[in-house]
Amino acid sequence: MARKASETRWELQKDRMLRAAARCFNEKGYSGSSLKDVANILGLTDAALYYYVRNKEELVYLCYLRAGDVGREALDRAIGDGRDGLDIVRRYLRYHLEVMTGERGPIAIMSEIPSLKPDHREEILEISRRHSARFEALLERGIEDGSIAPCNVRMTGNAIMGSLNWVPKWFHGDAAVGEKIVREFPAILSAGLEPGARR
Amino acid sequence: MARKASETRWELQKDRMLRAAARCFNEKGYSGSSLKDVANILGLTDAALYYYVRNKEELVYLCYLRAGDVGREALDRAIGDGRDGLDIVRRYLRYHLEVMTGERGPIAIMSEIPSLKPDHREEILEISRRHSARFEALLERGIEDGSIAPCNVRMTGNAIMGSLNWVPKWFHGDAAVGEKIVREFPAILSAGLEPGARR
DNA sequence: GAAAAATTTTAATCCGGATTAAAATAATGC
DNA sequence: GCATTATTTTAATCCGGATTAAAATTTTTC
Repeated sequence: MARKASETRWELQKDRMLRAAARCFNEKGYSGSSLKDVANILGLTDAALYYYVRNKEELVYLCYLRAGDVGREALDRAIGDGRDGLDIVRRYLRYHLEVMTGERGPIAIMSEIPSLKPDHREEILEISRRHSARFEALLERGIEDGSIAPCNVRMTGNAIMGSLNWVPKWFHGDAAVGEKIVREFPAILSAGLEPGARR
Repeated sequence: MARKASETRWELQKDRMLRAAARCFNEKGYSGSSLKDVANILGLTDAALYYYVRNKEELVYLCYLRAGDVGREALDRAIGDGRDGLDIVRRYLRYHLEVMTGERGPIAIMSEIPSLKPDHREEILEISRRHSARFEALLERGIEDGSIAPCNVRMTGNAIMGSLNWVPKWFHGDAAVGEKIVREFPAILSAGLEPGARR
């Protein structure tokens, strides 16, 4: 109930919990993951989780909030570092994938947004929409600066983000595979954007 | 319990049920969809579903079986129609997307495989693996016949299939959007495969 | 090293949705 | 129209996992 002193420890444990939950949800789905499953990973009892979170719904909500942060940070960083639209897209993909497959991962797939409470749902949806919009704007920027061939940014954005979102479904922590993903995916997903190729 | 005469009617209703279930599962997730939700779409009572299916798990299983069929049929047809590897890939994407966004849809996303009973799970996983393998073989064929640039077929396959698998997450039946997807996606997803473009 | 706060566990309870059985209604064959 | 079969509903029951409260343990503070 109370907390002030070891804020640090609490935050640390909470973060561990969110990663464990993300892993469960990604691998076994929302309904397939009991709080006991999540707690087991942490060597805790299911009831202990209630010290960190009000209920299961909030656990999902926080996982998604965290996923949103990670995506936004990757995009921010890419925009800061990149030169033109295409370069930023590639950096964004790399940065995001690095986190997804790295130590801070796994990151939850936002698959169960409809199960959230109305206000949480609306908040996550808004975050999700904003991220998509930013990515599409990036594609447009690339088209303007000539680094990306003209295309339907809505559809192209959906295509690329879909591929990215699906990664946690088949990547389950094998570091070697993770490296391969980080190395290959940005190029694969952006290859079709270049002004060179076209149907 | 018994059935023999109106096999047709029964099959018809069952098929409607599977589409309704797929829609629910895609939109609200497995846990978010009660049997009542599925039944409501059909104008039935939840208990009525048990006339067609043993339990909720079997409902999911059948949805996934159906999804597997659709994918396999699209691939078969594409292999029959196409000239070279790249052409077959594009046809496969188009055929598959046509079904996903068309009358026979929606097709269930295989998101809840872990919730299936062990034997059902194994069967669906096997179907899923086989499909991926066939798709990767297709990419290899394209590389050999020169229609596709050399690439890591495992990663490329995962990228393309991920994008495809994600479609039902954001496509919710709007016919106009459906047409756009069918028209745009095959080109978008295969643009990076051509020998022309490269990093 | 004792008191206070933080964290976890134990041991219930609670609840909603899955499931079932029996009854009711609709369809079909003759 | 009547008997049979197919389909759906009504009205329980059932059950597992979420949730809660109180107790136990661990950590921190001084």
